[in-house]
Amino acid sequence: MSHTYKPEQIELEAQRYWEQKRCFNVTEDDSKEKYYCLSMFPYPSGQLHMGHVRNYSIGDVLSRYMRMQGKNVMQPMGWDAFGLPAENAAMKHQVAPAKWTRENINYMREQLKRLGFGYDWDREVTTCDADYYRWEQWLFTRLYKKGVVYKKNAVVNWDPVDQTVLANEQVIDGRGWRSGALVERKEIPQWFLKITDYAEELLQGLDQLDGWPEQVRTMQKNWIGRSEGAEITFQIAESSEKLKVFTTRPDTLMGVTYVAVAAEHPLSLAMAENNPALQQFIAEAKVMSTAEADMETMEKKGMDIGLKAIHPISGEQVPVYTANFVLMGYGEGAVMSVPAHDQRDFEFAGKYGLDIKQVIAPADGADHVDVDNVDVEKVDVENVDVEKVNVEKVDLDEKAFTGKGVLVNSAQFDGLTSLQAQSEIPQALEKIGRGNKRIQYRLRDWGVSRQRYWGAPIPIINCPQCGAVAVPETDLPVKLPEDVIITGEGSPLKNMPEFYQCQCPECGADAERETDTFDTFMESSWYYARYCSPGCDSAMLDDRAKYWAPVDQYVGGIEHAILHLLYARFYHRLMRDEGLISGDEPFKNLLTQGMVLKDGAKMSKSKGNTVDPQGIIDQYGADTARLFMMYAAPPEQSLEWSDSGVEGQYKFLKRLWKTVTAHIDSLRSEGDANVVLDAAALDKDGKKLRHKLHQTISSVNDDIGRRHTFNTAIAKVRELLNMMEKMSHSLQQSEQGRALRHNVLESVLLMLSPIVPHITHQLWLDMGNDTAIVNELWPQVDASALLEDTIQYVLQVNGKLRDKIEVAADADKQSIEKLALEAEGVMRNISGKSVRKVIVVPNKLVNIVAN
RNA sequence: GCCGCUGUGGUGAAAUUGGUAGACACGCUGGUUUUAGGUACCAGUAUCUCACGAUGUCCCAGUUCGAGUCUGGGCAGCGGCACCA
Repeated sequence: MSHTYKPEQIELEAQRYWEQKRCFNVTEDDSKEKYYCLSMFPYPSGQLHMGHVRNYSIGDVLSRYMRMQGKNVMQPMGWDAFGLPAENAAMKHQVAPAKWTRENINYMREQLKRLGFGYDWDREVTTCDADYYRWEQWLFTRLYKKGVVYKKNAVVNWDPVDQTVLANEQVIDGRGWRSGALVERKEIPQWFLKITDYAEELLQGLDQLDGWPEQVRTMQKNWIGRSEGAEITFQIAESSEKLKVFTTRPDTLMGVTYVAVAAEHPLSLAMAENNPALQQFIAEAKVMSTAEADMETMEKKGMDIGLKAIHPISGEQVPVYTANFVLMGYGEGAVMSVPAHDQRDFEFAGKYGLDIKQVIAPADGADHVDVDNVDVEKVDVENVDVEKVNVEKVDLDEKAFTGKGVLVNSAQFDGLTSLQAQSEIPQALEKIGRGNKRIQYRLRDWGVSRQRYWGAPIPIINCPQCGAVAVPETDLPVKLPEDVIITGEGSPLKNMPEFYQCQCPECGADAERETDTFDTFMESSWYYARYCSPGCDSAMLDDRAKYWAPVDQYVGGIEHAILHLLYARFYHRLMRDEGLISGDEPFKNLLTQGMVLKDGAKMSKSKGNTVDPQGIIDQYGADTARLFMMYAAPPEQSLEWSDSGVEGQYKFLKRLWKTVTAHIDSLRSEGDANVVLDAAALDKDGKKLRHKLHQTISSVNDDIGRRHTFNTAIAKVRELLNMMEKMSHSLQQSEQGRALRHNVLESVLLMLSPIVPHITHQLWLDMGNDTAIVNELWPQVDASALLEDTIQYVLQVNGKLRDKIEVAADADKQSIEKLALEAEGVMRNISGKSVRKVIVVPNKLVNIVAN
């Protein structure tokens, strides 16, 4: 036993112990409650960053804590190994993505081990291994046969100079990051998964996810975006063509003054043939990123294409515009426009001098209608007095009136409320075959094709005769060739006939393999399930997955709140429908961890504000790094990095070491190895300390297990140690005092062991235990130690703190009131006033209202 | 632009169910030990005020005996927006 804290030595020793004893390698065991704790696996970028350390510290603390609750805990780790950065590194360093990625994995695995995370490494998953992605390919071919997968044209960012498809991230201010060329929108055929078929189920499922943060559920709900509306068909006056639109506001149909189509809409393209100005407009609309944020903030532009659309009810002819904000890929690629009641349409109409026709009047029935403050939700559209609707009160000079109300200027629909009109207008349309009610989701099908090399090959063969044919199960996996050179100009697979040349599995004719690869979200959508079936080479999953599913606790960054988590929920259902896994949801509880910041900004290489965890580990050890991460902020909040904060945690561990070793020395010199703590024999201080101990155990248990506020858990342990420190002299005097100190220190080590497992491992042994702390259970609370004789009451006069009193725990309300009114601070503040009311909050405070 | 979150001392934060604002730390100031620096230990530390006391949780209104916490409206920062992972 050393008298100075030497983290490196004890940490490596503890880690060796866990590995040799296989402490974290688990199997299915029906005699214990299972607990599957999962942290989002990292992209192997080269080194761990602080965000990883934080994420995995949280997961590890929860895992170790649950072990101490006697559960069968499984905590796996793996690598989200496909992705764009490997291709960038390949270009920069002239190294194949596979080699670069695998070297990174080997380095980062050692870093994780050095941090002491309790993973079952036998379950490690690496998504770029064919053993993994073959099952993803297999599922895709099954889904293709089932019709869940289909191919359609979709828009990508096209770099005309590098002749390559760019990710949104690679488009900077509308230009390609390498070439600087203006990026164009280009339509190419791509594969899609019909997530929209599951939209309703994914929406409904959110209600059951009460272990998820409310904000994440709200975000997903908004993302799925269920809306009820109508599909409406407009006839083109000049031809037999029809134009279909979807609207959430069919009640405003009579206010349509134009319709707008996407630049790439067939009508727009057809009219452009003899219209150079329109050609020019379409060409300009093409130069633009595909990111939604860019489209929403760009200048809204349009142009009359020279056609008229016939209003399905009024028969009126309205102009057809093409507009850069209408997207071919969304809905029908066309929208009906009601400038009076839609803000975007209003602005567009103002810009191009289009008619604005009011058809909705505010329906609050009041004499004065303050348009700015009409709250759609609060207007009682059912019981409106139509006589009182005042059309003139709506000021449409400044902005649109987007609220609901009563229909005006709407011919036979006049006087209907918006709500009534939303069913009656679609009904009227249905009778004449011009439309119907429809439920629309904002959610779009999941495009999974990527025109990139470093991803799982899409298992499809394109045959000139048979079309797209799934690769037969016996031919899987379609292995990605790993020995390649990346140039940045398209995928190398396109230049590898040995990869793409093949025969059609159906007719045997010469055919070509898909050279596109899967979106990396495909791999991250089911890795949690594969961890349950390590080594299974005959199927995607086996029955072990049914034992472990669902994940009991998922921990990861808030930035994944929508995409990754929604895709995984979808994928889980796909696997469920194949009979591969049980349950509807993959993640029972979700903890979304905040970011690690430095100087108020997210740590990133481009900002140059990163702190390498390795340096912290080398200087202070893993326990200090973990302790700082858990102490600096609650897990869901962002965490501000602080060098001096780290130093402070190191200081605490040094102090803990010193306190325990001093105690052990005393144990030896006093010869009280076998003294048993007798709670009844303690003096006043001793009883107070023991009370604090059990209060702390109970409270820390709640903080870690239920609230996940590790920062307050640590603070409470420190409070306990501070109190013990203050009593150190009196504790040292008696045998029972030293026994109590022994008891407190053992409990402290147990409570801290999930957070700082190495130092507690060593000190636990040094204190004379012959078991490892990793196998110990959480300390028991003695309820009798929590009882108190008196309770402190806070006394307020008119809500202001004036005094405090100690009251017997069993005092009744009347005697508490009496004591309160007699208290000096209260008397001083109520003199000359009469007491109007006395409020007694049990076990807390008394508020005296006086004036 | 749309969706979601956050806002408390010099700093990170705490206040769990509407009930003592600032626990626990970092930093700073002073002291003890030390030749010195560092370490360790002790004391102080929201603001104003000599003090009594008053004020104080981004801003403005409201509900309440009582609001950091609830409601309405604003401002600022952050995350996501479908090809970064």
